[in-house]
Amino acid sequence: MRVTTPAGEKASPAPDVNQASCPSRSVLEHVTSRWGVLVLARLLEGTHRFSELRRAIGGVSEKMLAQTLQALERDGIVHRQAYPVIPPRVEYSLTPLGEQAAERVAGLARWSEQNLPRVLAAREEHDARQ
Amino acid sequence: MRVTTPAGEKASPAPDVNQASCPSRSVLEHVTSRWGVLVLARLLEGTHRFSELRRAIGGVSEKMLAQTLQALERDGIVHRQAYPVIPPRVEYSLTPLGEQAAERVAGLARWSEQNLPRVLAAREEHDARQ
DNA sequence: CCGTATCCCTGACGATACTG
DNA sequence: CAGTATCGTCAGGGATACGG
Repeated sequence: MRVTTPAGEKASPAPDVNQASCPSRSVLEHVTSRWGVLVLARLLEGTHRFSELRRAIGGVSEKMLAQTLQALERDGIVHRQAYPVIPPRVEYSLTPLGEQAAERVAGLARWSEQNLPRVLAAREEHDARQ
Repeated sequence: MRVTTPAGEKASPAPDVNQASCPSRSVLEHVTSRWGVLVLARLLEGTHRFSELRRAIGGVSEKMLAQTLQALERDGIVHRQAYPVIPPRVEYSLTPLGEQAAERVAGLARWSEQNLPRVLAAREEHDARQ
């Protein structure tokens, strides 16, 4: 899980809360990542299996879905329940912490959709003035 | 502003609201982008000049700050006020639409910070089990 | 079915230099 | 001061193949 590892960050005197080294950034990045948003939205509706998520989201590669789920699981946001059966069955759901995150993220996503017309209008007006 | 332009997206039969082609994604991406979050947080406190933002955020290149501000301006989220003086003076502030976005994004950022200890603990526990 | 491993390419980003 | 232009890098992410 790379995600960040500044390594060679210039030591700045001030305690940089909003700088690149801010660790809460990583959480935000996982939750607002391209597929993270969609996964959380889906899991807000209830438990889902891997391939259910894959189909429901659509357009996500196995690799990215697995990577996204692992990051969210590691962060304690998604719970992974594996059943030792053949064929394998794994179910994903939100932890209590994850529900909080998912609600906020979904709220932001809803806001984006609701205000999309305004944004689109703003873009057109902006582009019209070159 | 590239951001997205699938171009060669496979035409899927279902109306894909959460798919890659979902246009509200672009708005979300602009406001939750690495520098977008920090810019909005800063502008929530009030109007700022370009170099004020640059210093306040820290670690952002001129190129990325300009790019971020342009995307947000085009989306009608940030207002750009240029004064025809020498030396140039440009002030950035939030539009009413931008305030809504900034509040939600800042709320999510605050959540991330407040729950960072929980996330970090979850990570350690997860890593301990390999 | 549920992933992991590998390859590879695009484009996001930083650094630098330059303009009005 | 407030950007634009150009270049080089390298990590994100898709495609594919394979494993338990």
